Amino acid sequence: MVLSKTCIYGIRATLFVATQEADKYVPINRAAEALGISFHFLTKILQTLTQQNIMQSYRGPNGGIALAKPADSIYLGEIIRAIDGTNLFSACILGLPGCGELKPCPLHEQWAGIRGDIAKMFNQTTVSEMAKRVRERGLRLTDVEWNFLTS
Amino acid sequence: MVLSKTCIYGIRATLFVATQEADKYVPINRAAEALGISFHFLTKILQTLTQQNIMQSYRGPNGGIALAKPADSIYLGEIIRAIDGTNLFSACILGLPGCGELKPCPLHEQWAGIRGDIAKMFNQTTVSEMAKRVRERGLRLTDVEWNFLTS
DNA sequence: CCTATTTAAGACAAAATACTCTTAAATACG
DNA sequence: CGTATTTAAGAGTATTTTGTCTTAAATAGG
Repeated sequence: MVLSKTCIYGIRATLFVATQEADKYVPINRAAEALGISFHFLTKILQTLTQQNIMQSYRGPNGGIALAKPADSIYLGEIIRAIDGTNLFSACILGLPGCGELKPCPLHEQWAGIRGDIAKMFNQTTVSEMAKRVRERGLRLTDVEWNFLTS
Repeated sequence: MVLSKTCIYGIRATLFVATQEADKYVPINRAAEALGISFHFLTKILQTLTQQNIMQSYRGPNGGIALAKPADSIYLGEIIRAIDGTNLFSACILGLPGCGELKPCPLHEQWAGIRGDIAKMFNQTTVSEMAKRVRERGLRLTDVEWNFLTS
């Protein structure tokens, strides 16, 4: 698995919030329901994102979570780094510590290229762009057939 | 993690065997020592590869494991499929089942490209090529500083 | 001030992955 | 035939990841 489940849920939730009204907090239970993720688990994941200043939360009635900054300034890479760390963007495909130009593994050059493309994809794609695609093309963010967009 | 640890060990062990005399069985304990992997764990991993016809084993004195076919006809992709399955080459980056041209996720197109490159890399690189790089350039297959090549 | 709503925090549980150990089976060789 | 060497198989353990639950804290609104 390229991204952990936790990370995938974090991305899906961030995108969900980005598709909702920007001036309101989204209660976590609404996000959890819409995405088909356990409320408590999602709460924990979002706590991480809140601590990392990607999301912002507010307690009490009308509270919930919201993006901590404009959607076009949040890159998917940030979310991944916040949850899974930087391994995906730096680690050796054969798991060898210290693998790099100086002490390469036998796949280093090929993998470094692809790894760079992966980093590029995530570090150049914003939450805003993704949310736009979801809204405009009706793209899915959930495992289930129906979608919060169509309901 | 892109490849599971089990899979990484399987690849490293296969490459190690490929760097050894081709007409002899390599005892698993020698491979385990050279690679710094637990003997019993490696035995299990190699059992899988033997069952999948990638490796071949022989019991008793002078026994061990060997490649089941010529090194230039074993692709890294086979090893990965035998151990980790086909997910890496087919699954959605956001974990959405059924993601594809028809029912894409918002990252589908970009990821499909990169996923294709990953598949290409693994499905076109042979064990023979890799072993050659290891031998000729003295490249590492282990976590540790010293190498079976240099000892 | 009281109650309902909501996140925060952390303990707990389950499942998956990684790793270990024991016993059995095959084979070579004296 | 007996013993040493080696893989096979599967039970067992440890660690990590995933997921659940309980209690506390904050806030809105009557």
